[in-house]
Amino acid sequence: MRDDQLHEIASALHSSAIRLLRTVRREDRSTGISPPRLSALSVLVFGGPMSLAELAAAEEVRAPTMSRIVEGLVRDGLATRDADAGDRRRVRIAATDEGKKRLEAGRERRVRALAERLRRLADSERRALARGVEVLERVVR
Amino acid sequence: MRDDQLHEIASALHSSAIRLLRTVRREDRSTGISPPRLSALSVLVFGGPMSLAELAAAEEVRAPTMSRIVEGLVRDGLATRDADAGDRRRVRIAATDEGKKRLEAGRERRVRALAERLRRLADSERRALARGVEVLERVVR
DNA sequence: GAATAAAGATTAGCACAGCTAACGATCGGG
DNA sequence: CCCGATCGTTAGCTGTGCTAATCTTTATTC
Repeated sequence: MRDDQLHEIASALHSSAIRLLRTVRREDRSTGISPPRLSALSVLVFGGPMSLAELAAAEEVRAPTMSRIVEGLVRDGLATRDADAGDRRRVRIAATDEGKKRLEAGRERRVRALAERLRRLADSERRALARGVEVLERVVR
Repeated sequence: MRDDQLHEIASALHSSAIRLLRTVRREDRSTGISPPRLSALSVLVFGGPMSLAELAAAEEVRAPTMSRIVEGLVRDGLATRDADAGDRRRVRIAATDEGKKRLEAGRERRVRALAERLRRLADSERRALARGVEVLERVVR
């Protein structure tokens, strides 16, 4: 396969990913949680409890930024922030049950909105998409 | 195809899209343009000149928010803002050549970073991905 | 083991991005 | 000609991003 063909696939994939996330993001309004908080909460729910530095690295923001995002999550009862047992410099941040519930509900709405669009596809198209997604998962891993 | 399979594809696609954009977004730092400005500039470059309301709708933000994003773009020489000839309430916002140049360069870096990852794939995987992307393009259109 | 370095988190203070409410200017229909 | 609607900006709030500085705690070094 030629280089320009690879570039073309990458370009189409890029544009589609932007459109896709723009579409599903509309579902997030009903969670009542801001995008940065929702994203950080997602990392906590799927990655388990972690320190501030780890959470900041996962979200690719600086520590002070994450410190205040966590402050908001804690204030809204979506996460807890406790001193680490072993290293008292560190902080252990974890999603609360309420946080997990709200995140899962929002994510479910996103995925359902997306699945709804996939219903329009013919069976052969669904299979082609499914195989493409399998490949994509390895690409972005 | 069963509903839960559709849901599974949607879920994997959703996660992959998030990871994909998180990856390519790292390339944007070198543009020296903030994410909201870069995104608005992209709409101007690919959609051509438009009014503030149109640009705000495209970006799914309110008019006052877009007003200040445009202010920043104009200040940095990336866009122009002129009175509409026919309707003097309206404003015609357009990307400058400099704006086009900077946006294209950034987008090119994004796509190249993505294409680089696709190089690792076997030819059959590339073809499967290409077909999946074709389907995806229709899904998000 | 005391002094010093390094690491983790927060605070302070800045620019910018998101919102609603309120405003001024312009346009269109009666 | 005026009255309502439309377009954009301004004002003022909260929140998000940054760097620099600070504080506490842990690790290193002699």
